Amino acid sequence: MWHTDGMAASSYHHGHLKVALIEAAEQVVLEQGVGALALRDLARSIGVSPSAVYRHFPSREHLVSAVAQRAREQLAESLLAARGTVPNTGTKASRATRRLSAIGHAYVRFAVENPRAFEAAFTPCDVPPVDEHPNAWEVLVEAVDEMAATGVMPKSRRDEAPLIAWAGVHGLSTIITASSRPSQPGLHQSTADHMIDTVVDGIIRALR
Amino acid sequence: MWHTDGMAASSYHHGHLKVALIEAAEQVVLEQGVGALALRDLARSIGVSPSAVYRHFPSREHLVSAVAQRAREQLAESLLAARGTVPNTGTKASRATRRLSAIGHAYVRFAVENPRAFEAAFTPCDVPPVDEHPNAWEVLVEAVDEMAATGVMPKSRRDEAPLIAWAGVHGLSTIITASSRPSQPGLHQSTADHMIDTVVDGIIRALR
DNA sequence: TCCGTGATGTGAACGCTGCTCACATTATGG
DNA sequence: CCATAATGTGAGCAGCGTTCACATCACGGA
Repeated sequence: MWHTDGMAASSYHHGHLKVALIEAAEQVVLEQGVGALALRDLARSIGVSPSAVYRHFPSREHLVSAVAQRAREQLAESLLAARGTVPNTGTKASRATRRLSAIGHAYVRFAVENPRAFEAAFTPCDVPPVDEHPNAWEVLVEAVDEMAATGVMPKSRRDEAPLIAWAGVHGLSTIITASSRPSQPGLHQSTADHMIDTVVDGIIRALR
Repeated sequence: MWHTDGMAASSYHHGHLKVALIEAAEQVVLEQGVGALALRDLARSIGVSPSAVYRHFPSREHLVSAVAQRAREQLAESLLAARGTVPNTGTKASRATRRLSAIGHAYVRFAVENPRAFEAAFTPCDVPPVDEHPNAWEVLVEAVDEMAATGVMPKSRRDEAPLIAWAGVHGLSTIITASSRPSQPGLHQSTADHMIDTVVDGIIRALR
């Protein structure tokens, strides 16, 4: 590394351009959406030439991919945080169920509160994603596994349950995010309540 | 109208350019996705100058919007067709439930079989959508209303049920469409089965 | 201490895009 | 039959992503 931490950048070499690019890109995406991300604008705002970007990202899509991964990780962090708030009371089975429910609510809440980030997180991207931590899918699977382990959910549904749960919250989030009318967050909240209750309830009961 | 139906177009005036544009655009979108739709390519393929497009669509987005609306209508038609295949046997309540289930399956099937169309149908668009017939949302609401009318579902859930059902099938479709790995359609089928059963089952039972 | 090397940033350029405008053409209604 | 409005043309603008030859500069070894 040329610049030790906190070192001021020279006028020619920026020094922390890659980080600066991701941060600036993140801001643009959060404010105006992925489609509005333009490399030239970005370079201009940072005060660097357009081609400098290509020293750190082989294409625009790679930069988008980096921002998207960051968004996915933030989503996963939200889920983990929500899981952590579930009080350690009642039976293990009850707690497992409450945890899954909390994760579901956090998923929808993240989408409602950060629609641009949510959009970015699931924007189709040709660039193969690198490993991300934490990973929302894994958080969900863990929660379902916990339910199966406590016996509150039939183990036979262990494989399909995460996908069903994911489909529910992801679908609702997508719909809410897409219909851009800024309706009451309370409405979303109660809809999410019913939806998650319905799905969790459905998952718990073994189908006849 | 200048050209009576079937009239050959003169060399200067195309005659049916608007229709030709939509059809060509639809083909491009279905084969390569909305992002690949370029007005200049489109005009070139039809054999007309780029600016001619603007005599029929004020912007690229309006053309996209037209294609998207067509895709949504095709989705709705699929749902109606599936609803129509449900045999008229058993109780009214049973038929209503089977109809909702059939609609749900058709929704996922449409997305799996026409991923590009599905993507286009729900592509975010600034252009305000004009009335479309048939309308998928209305088809779904009707099916839920029918269930409520037969008493198989508590009327208290009439408002939220369509959104819950929509969220489920839409979420699953989105997930399947996004993860572009061409896994077995049979896998999707069985997942959709379980998911729809779970959600319909959950909707039927009034939450305590 | 100096110097070579490779990492990083520059500026000009290419081909593409959506879009606009003055102009050409032509079908239609009075 | 002609004025008018609808439709298509061609050139051009600004912006985009991307590339390439070249400039600059930090760092490690001699």
